[in-house]
Amino acid sequence: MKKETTIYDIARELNISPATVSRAINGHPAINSKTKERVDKLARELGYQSNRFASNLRKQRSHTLGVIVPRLNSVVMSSILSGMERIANEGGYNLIISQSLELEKKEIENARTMFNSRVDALLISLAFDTDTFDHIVPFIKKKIPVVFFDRVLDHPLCTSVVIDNFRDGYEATRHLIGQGCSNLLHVTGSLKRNVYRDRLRGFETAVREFGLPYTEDSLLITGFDAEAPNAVMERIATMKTAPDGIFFTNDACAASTIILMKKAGYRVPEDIAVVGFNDDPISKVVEPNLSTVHYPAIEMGEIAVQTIISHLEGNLNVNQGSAIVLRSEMVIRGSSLREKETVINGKC
Amino acid sequence: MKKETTIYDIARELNISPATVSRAINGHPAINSKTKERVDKLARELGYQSNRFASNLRKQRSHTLGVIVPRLNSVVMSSILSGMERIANEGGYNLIISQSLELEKKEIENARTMFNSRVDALLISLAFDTDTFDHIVPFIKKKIPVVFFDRVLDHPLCTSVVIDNFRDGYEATRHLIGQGCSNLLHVTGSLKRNVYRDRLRGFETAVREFGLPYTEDSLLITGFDAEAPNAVMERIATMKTAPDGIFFTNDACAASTIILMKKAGYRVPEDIAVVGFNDDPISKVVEPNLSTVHYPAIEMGEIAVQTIISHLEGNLNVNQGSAIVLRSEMVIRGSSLREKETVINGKC
DNA sequence: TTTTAAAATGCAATCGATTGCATAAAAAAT
DNA sequence: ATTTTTTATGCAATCGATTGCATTTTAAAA
Repeated sequence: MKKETTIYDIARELNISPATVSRAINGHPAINSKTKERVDKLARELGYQSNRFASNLRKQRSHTLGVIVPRLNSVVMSSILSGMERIANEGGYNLIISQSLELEKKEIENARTMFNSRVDALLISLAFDTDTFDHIVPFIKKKIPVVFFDRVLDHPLCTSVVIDNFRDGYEATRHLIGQGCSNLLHVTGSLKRNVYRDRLRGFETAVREFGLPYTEDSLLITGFDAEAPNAVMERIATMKTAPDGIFFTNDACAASTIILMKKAGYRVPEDIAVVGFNDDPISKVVEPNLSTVHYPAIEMGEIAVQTIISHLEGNLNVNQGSAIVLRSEMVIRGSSLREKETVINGKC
Repeated sequence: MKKETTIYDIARELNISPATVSRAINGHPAINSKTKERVDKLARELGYQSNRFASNLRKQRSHTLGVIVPRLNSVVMSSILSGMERIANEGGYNLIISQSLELEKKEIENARTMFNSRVDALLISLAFDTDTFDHIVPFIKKKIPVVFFDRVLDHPLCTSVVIDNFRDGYEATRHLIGQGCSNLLHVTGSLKRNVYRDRLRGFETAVREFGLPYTEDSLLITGFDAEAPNAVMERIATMKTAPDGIFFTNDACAASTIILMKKAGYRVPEDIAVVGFNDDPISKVVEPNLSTVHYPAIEMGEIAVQTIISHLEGNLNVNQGSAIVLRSEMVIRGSSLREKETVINGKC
């Protein structure tokens, strides 16, 4: 195998110093344009490729961003990653991606790996069961910027990119109420995570605001696995009064449950109206089509990386500790739309 | 910012040479176990982290795998990536992931980036419109192992991980014929790619075998974008005789089209039976549920990385140029199952 | 006790690119 | 023609870990 070409090879050939070659290649202003041309030309001819390890070692930067997500294969996450990749790629950054599989333990491990890999920044969306913040501390201490997205943590030194989960939870619930629902069920994920906690707050606020009952029956926490829809059916069956409206924070789960409900003889939305979350493609296929909240996933990925990069490049535009709240929006479809729209308090 | 701890710090503190520290940390056999313990202990105390750049620079290895996929946010791809990440992570490798967005141009760029990043190996699934092989050549020349997965290319020096697309295409088609379909339509992607080419061959073979018509109407090539289902509907409308069975190579597209067909008054499967591909979760939600071919995506990712790693670590178990064919399987659901099963040639 | 073999450790070069500081060359000013 | 500026380049150290070879220490054999 032939050796790699290095700046030394170019220097020797051109009878100049490696320092000059390095500067020429990096567009250092103090280099004569003629010299630069000669260097560039020869570099091209020899197929020179800068050795990133040497460069990184010297510059103490990796031009690599670390990303930790709960899982790679979810509609929202893979879309976020897609957005991230596009922007990172454009900006000349590499992405190292790893998944926690919803386990704090693995998240911690991954964070350590990222740290050792000397990523220039960390982008992270927390696992269901993450309690501690310890694995993030080393980054903060070393002044490696950390951006939380989707499932965030409030920290004075970290930027976060989110949607307004409270508002969306509130709107979704109010929409159900507006459709005449008065006995609501909310199916969601681990309340350790802001996304679910805030949506629940929104749900609760709306329910309270309209004087509807809010009991322990009104809330079902699940892991959104294959078993979840069965759990929902069981809850429906065991409730004193079956719910007439369900707000899921996950479309896939909502869709599967709709299938089961229909099988069990419930009409959707007449008996039970349903609203989901994310605007997963599945929502346009299930019948009736699923009302949901459109999640700006690709955009979220793009913004998160954009923010990080401009931070790294020194063009601080967003100061630390602030949150970027993206616009999310309810999409109303058949699963929650009843014939006659009920008007409540003149609000809907 | 406090400086990083290096092996020199440890060496100084312990009054031994950096070489010994390095060997101790890497478990070199010639190191006294007492010394090793002392080094490990101090390393832990000082929070020592090996500098990968220095290590990579010296060892000329990156412990990083490059992955190029058409898109990150597709059910199959994100699942493959999920499997890859898990195994890579276990094996101490990082994953750099980038997407071609189905464009050869971007694929070439990404390959170059991977090359410059000195990935230890390349895993790639080709874009729709990739014609050349030139961007892979540098890897081959430099003896960097390349593994193709899903959308592969036949090359004597590259391993590939695939399913038996021909067989699956054949089986899916034969199943439709077995259900009494005699005027079939095949909706698929770019024939530049083996996955679609082979499934088409399977389709064609079955159609020919049973003496069914095969005209230019029988084939529709699409990009599987949001427009695709409309294109299918148009084809159905313009065909001399509307098809009584459609074989899609993509579940999402099949599901969306089913919705449209039902709206247009076709009964599925009575008027038009449908089979998809991938076993996307959507297939269990659309009504009727979609018959499809289960795609072992996670497994494919796992195997691909496993193969690469054992290659890198020298435990060649699969020789170059060979193909690993994973088991895929038809899943029959309502969209293709007609009341009375027709028996053909005693085969079904 | 001496010799030989085995086990541990150290020396010093190496992997390539970068950069502060010094110096040389060219251009401008006196 | 000489001095001052400006512009280009070079020198040499640096970033940390690794490793072939030499050397020292320790243990085993004679």
